[in-house]
Amino acid sequence: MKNSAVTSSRVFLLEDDQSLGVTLTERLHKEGFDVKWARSIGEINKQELANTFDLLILDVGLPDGSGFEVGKEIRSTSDVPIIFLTAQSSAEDRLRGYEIGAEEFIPKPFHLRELFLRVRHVLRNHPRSQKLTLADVTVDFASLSVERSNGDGDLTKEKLNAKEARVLRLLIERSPSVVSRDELLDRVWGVNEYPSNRTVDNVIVRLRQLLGPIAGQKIVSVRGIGYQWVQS
Amino acid sequence: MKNSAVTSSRVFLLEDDQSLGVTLTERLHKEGFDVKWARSIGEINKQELANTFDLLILDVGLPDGSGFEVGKEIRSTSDVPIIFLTAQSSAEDRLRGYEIGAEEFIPKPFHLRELFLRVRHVLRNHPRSQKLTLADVTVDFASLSVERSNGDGDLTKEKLNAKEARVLRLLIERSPSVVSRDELLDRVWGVNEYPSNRTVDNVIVRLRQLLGPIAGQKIVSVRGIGYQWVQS
DNA sequence: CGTTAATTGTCATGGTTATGTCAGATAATG
DNA sequence: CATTATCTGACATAACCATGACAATTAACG
Repeated sequence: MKNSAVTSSRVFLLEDDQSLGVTLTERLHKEGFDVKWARSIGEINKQELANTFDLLILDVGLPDGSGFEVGKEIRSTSDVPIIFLTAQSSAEDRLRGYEIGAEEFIPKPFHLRELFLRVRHVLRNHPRSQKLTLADVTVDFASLSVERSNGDGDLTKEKLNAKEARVLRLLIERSPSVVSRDELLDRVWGVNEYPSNRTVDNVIVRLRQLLGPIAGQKIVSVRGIGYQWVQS
Repeated sequence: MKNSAVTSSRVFLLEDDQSLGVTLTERLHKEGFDVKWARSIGEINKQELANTFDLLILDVGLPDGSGFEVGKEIRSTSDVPIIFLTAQSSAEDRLRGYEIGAEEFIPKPFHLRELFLRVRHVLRNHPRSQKLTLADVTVDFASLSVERSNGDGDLTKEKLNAKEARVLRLLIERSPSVVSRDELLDRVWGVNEYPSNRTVDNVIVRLRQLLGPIAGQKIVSVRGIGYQWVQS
């Protein structure tokens, strides 16, 4: 299938039906998404939902409550896009969903393909916060560019390539954890690629150059383990 | 109303039901849209639909044919956003609508408020530019023409074909984001079309030629990802 | 504190792969 | 049938990025 993001989007799925949950999780994963699945409201951490996912897919009818309530609560603190799944779909239900601020509303039963089309539609129109500003540099992941005010006040603008962008993003997302070389290789290069061990360093070198002497120091190497993005 | 652009958005409505047609026309007008209403397929001018509206709302069940067919035809030459209205809404119907490239699919009966929420949602995410002027060229998307002052002062006028126009428009709308080849293929060629890899490039080549040496440079390729329209 | 081994930093280089470009084939259009 | 639009395949070009050599740094140990 057609899909090529800079880094995989994180999708959260709240669905009590075991069979549908398994299927969706598997298929979304295959489509290149990073999926987390919960079966009930009790399991979820709303703080996490609001802040660490690019898309929430919420079933409305759950054993321990309504997905609408979850969505409403999330929406009060975050504008992460939400897709509701629902067994009924009266005009009232849909309106309620949209008024909560859902991006999409998909009645069951649906074809998987419909869901995927909508997921991509949503993510395409709702890019994640794509900018990082820090000291004298701004990284824009949407345009893959780095702007930096160069010592004597002039602005330089350079382009990140795809791998550099993915490495940087992964480091920032994982921060403050240390990201191992192996994980970088798996996530950025792919699980079946085994380039030499200097390869990762080279990307790091270039990133440090791009970010400049100040922000560049935020990428620190952790000997024997990997690299880490340190919050100032 | 949020959508207070310099000129109001032009909305086309295809709906055979007299009462619903009157209501929608009135209410959309009240919301600040410039509405044109047709009652049957026979009445419409597809060329006009494709290029001069910001949004099409098409009823699927019509006395003289299917709104799906109209949408499909339009979609082959334009990516104007489409909302389908339909009495039935099986999973198959919705999938069909989305595969045609519809932005939204609203089953009857619906609350007016639902429709308005969706209309605004679509227009917010899908701004349409009718003209582009830049350096020595002017692109008019309504007439699909490109005018350029040729080095020694004479004006050349050439025509864009439909695909060229759609690609250009998509790049500009998404700017400064990079638009992936996959998205271009999905949006311009269709979700079930997989032409060869060089196909997209060819359109880009031609666009660069049409736009000339100055404006042509605004289309930059981002290796491994896609293309990007760079501002200034 | 100094020596050594291991890890990481840096850079030039060339092979590899994606893209640019064009001519001709094919399909759509009228 | 003529004309235009669109796709395909071949080749040229350019960007990328993996590699390996070597320098710099760190950790460990005596």
